Amino acid sequence: MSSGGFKKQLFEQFARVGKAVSSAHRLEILELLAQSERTVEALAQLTNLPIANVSQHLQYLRKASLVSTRKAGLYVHYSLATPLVIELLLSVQKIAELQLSEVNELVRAYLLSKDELEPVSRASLLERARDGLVTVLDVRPPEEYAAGHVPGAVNIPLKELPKRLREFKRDHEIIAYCRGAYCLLAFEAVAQLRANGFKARRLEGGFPEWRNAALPVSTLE
Amino acid sequence: MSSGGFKKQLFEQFARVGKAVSSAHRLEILELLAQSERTVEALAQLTNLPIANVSQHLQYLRKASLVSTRKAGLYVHYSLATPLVIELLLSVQKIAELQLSEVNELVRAYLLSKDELEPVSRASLLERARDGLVTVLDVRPPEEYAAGHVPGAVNIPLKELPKRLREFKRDHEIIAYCRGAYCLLAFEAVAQLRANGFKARRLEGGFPEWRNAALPVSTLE
DNA sequence: ATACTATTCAATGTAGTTATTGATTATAAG
DNA sequence: CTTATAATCAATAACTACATTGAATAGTAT
Repeated sequence: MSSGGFKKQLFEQFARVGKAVSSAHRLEILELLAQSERTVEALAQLTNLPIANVSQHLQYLRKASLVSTRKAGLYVHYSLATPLVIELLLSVQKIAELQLSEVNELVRAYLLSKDELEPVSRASLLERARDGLVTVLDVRPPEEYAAGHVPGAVNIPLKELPKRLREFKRDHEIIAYCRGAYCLLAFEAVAQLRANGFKARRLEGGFPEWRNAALPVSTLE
Repeated sequence: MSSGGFKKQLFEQFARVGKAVSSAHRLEILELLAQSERTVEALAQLTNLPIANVSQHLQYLRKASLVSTRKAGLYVHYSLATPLVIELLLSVQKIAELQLSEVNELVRAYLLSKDELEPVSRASLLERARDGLVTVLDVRPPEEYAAGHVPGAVNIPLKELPKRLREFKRDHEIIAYCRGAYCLLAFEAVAQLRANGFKARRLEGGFPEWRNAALPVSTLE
């Protein structure tokens, strides 16, 4: 087979992308970047990692072309190079979710540790939204919301949540969702809302799962 | 944030899946398993790797739950644990393809080294298939063919190609496709067909790209 | 039992990756 | 020009993964 060397080089290039998602810290960084553009310093704070270390990981990701940079003044803003990276992350998470029993145990343990955090099923959300009894909250970045969201959902990215608590009705239960079953944004949002005295729960799964279930989807424009 | 430890463990699980696709050899093994179930020995031969080494990689993949085993007599047959793995591989390849200029250079260099191997565009395939002038060849495993294929395509997995050459009409050009732009099955098929005196070329991209372009798809049952 | 074969296991040296530290570069402001 | 700050680079030590080798296990056939 004459394609031997070609094949080898090709797989080595693929492996470069694979290596990018082979470290827990890099995955956490990618997850944060999937939420919004961020500076090195911000990422270091959010991950509790030394700045130099984060910078090093970002170089690694940039070499594999998963992230790109924009320099503004002193700050270097990193963001995902392409939405395909979100696809890749979801793919990794779906396999982990489906296959690794440990993940399910982890999630169960986490959920049980916080009472009343069992997710709301898609069917019951639909039913209760029809009656106007709940507020549906989409905590993803605006671009993703614009590309498709649960009809009637309000979009408040996690970052802005603390400032915008007054927008919620006290008598409504708030049901939050984000990018997938293991996208931690919704977990956080629910925790914050509950800390502020609201009734809040997560939706079962996230938007990709909602779309997959062939349920109605709204877009902007 | 109380979810610190939970988060860390979760990302470590995800990284396990990431690590599985972070080595060129493992990616090659996964690619072969995506074609069909195979024994350790067969994989060692196809990859030109020592058996013990392949076995070790397979253990690694099994721990990350990307592959599963079936023991029959002396042989252990490995296969993909879930079709999600194919999604993951395609995701990795799409990012590599889109982002890493080296991949494009590699492919171009490879293609130019074999004359007339420029791929056939989807549009021109549709046109020529309508006139009945070409044979469309799907070289993927039967399960994937059954789940969806280009209308009118015949399914001959690469393995069986040598035995079934007489099924092709000599006066037709044969257009082969497989799982994606970098799925090497179609490259191989075209090379084999040309070596046997047929006119053969690859389709641009593979089946996922075809489906994505909203072109007609047939299924079995 | 014995021989045989496919696979896995265990041990080793090598290579690559990770986190850490401190020095360096690049930009902005006084 | 000096100072302060964000980010990167360079060097190191600890760790982890990799390929290789030879031994061990498990199943089959005689």
